[in-house]
Amino acid sequence: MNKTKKEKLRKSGWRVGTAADFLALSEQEAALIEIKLALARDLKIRRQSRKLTQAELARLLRSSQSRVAKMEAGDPAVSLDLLLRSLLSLGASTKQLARIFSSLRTA
Amino acid sequence: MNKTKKEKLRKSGWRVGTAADFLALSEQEAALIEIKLALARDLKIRRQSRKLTQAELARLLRSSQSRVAKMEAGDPAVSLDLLLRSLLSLGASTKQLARIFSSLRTA
DNA sequence: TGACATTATGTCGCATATGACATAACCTTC
DNA sequence: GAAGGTTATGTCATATGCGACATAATGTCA
Repeated sequence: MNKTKKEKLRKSGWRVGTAADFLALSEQEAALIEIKLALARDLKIRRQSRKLTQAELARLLRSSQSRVAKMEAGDPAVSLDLLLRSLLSLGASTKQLARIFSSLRTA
Repeated sequence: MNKTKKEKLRKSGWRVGTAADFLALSEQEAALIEIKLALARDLKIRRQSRKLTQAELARLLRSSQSRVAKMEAGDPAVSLDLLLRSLLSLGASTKQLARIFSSLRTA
């Protein structure tokens, strides 16, 4: 394939690259899971240090005990949005959130 | 209400606290929006410095141009999950994400 | 051990985010 | 100001996340 044609396709959003991008996708997926798990751990620690039960925290978040359990378990069916919202509700500052991210060992 | 009764209710997840918790909720909501906007800004910068069009990035993310536009615009109907996944796909490291968080001036 | 509190797991019906598509709006460059 | 490329906005059908509830599993303490 000649260069101008390639460029044409590229601009219109077609994947002309190599297979490396696919690998990057799964790599990125792994990183995201790492992030979620780290946030989940932090959530649990924060709740416990406040001596709250999952049911109490749930009430605070206007959520349910089961969802809190799933959050802390790092359940894949829990969004980052909910995790962050919960952490913020527990008083986590953006600086503290930053530390969680920077403490991650990512590939 | 006596103390033991209060404790009983509290443990089972009822809100016995003051109105401060409600305020905390909206405060936390504002913080979350700040975070999203910061990530959105970073996404746009990253895409541009790679000289990608929205359509190209969309292809990379297996998404669509319109969604990329919405992400960069900080559209509320875009999840943190998608934003972070996109940033990671653009090569953002967890350290770099951490810097975004720590650079936020939150109340 | 038994009674009770807490947490984990599974499943609903409903709400919201998603990619896709159409098309409008905005830039450049001629 | 026309043409072509890029970005913004609106709308769908479908996928995924949500709170709620039931209940199982685990923990705690008399």
